[in-house]
Amino acid sequence: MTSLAEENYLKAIYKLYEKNGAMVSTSALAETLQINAASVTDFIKKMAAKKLISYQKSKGVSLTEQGRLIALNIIRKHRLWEVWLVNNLGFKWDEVHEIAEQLEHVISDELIENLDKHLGYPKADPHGDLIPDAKGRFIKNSSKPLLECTKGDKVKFTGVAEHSNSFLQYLTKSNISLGDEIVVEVIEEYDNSFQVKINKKERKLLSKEVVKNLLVVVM
Amino acid sequence: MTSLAEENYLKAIYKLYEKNGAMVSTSALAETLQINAASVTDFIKKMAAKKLISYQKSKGVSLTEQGRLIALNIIRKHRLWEVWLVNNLGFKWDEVHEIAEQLEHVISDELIENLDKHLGYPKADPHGDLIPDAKGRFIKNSSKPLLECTKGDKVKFTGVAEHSNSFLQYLTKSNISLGDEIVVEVIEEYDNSFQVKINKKERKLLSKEVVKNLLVVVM
DNA sequence: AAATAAAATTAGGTAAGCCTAATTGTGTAT
DNA sequence: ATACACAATTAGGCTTACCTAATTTTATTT
Repeated sequence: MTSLAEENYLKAIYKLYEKNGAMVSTSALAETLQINAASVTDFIKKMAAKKLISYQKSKGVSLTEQGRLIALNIIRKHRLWEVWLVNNLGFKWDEVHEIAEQLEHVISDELIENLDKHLGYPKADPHGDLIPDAKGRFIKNSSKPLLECTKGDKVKFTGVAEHSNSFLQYLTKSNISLGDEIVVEVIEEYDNSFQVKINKKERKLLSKEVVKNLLVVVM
Repeated sequence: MTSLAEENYLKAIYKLYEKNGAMVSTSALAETLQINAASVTDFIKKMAAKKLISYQKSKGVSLTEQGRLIALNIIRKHRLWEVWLVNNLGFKWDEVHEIAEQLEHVISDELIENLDKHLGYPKADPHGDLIPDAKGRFIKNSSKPLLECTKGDKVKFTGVAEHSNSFLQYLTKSNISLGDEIVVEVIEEYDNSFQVKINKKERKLLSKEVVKNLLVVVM
């Protein structure tokens, strides 16, 4: 059995590894988990003994296959619960993270399979993050930051690369939602801001910071 | 904040107090929580210091008003989750207890209010147990054990007085469900078994053990 | 290569929530 | 009133998951 703490460490290691593509450092883990670095060193030694991670002293950690599967399972649960919270309980996409952080630790495979079925086997959560299947497999899509598009591109908004409440609320306020069609009309060379047309109607100016964090697929 | 352990103690004390109508003994608590009596003594002292319970050494404990409200809130959450698991996720009434035991500890008032709304403000869980409102108030009904009925009574099956899986599964197997109409046709004096007619169709013989645990309201 | 800064580890400690073994209290039968 | 049985408590200990302070390792600058 994996404890609550172990699950949180595994999830954090998975995410940091995805983000940086390298061994995860003690300090990075300490920072994300808001736990003292000395405590982290302590804990990862125990996790390594349990073969959940591989640990090279002073060099960092990475997930074993077993640890990776557990991490993906937690992520799967988190994202399914987020779908439920938004689609069925009426929460906004910036309100669900904390609640899903609790729900993700509920243990019952049958519950999760029934939930998945109940939700119609969603492929992504309310922020466009892909939901792995029960065996930890993703059905990858070809999304990329809007920043990488060029003038004239017609794309679909499929996810966010930044999950802060302030960014999510900015998008809500700006009336930009998952699934929207975006056409790139002008790219301002000077500051990399984009002038776009949303759903063939509204014309909007988006800063570099914003287009960097909007994930889209070319239509 | 109340810890997981405290919530479980409060719930157990509430239920034992309801059942026996008296101060709850250390040994009764130890038995229901499957925790050593010495640990219970230890823990209830700390809970008393926090004013969650009142504790008289060697005499037992009872809930303070604060403790009672927390206990009722946990029970409310447990029962709402059970309704959801049965009505929306397709679980059977004998499959939901363990999962609800985990879900009941998720903290978010907004979640529970949204869930309650989503479920249509149910008054009872899948076993007929009443669901207290957010302020810990019950809307009592007038149910009693079928055993207390007399020949000719026409009643509605509204709940169970015993929650064991074996009893629930016996009822399922016997095709007896919450909401069924039951007419008492014959009471066998010798062994207190009841001959009943269910939903104006099926005739059934129910042992004393069973009629003791079927809760009904007279129609 | 030496000095310094930053990161990681070690050592020792704490609180929560449990345990066993020993002791004390309480209630019932003689 | 005394003895016995059982319930409750006390005392001392353990594990998990954290902490701070001190030390060591690694990386960076001069």
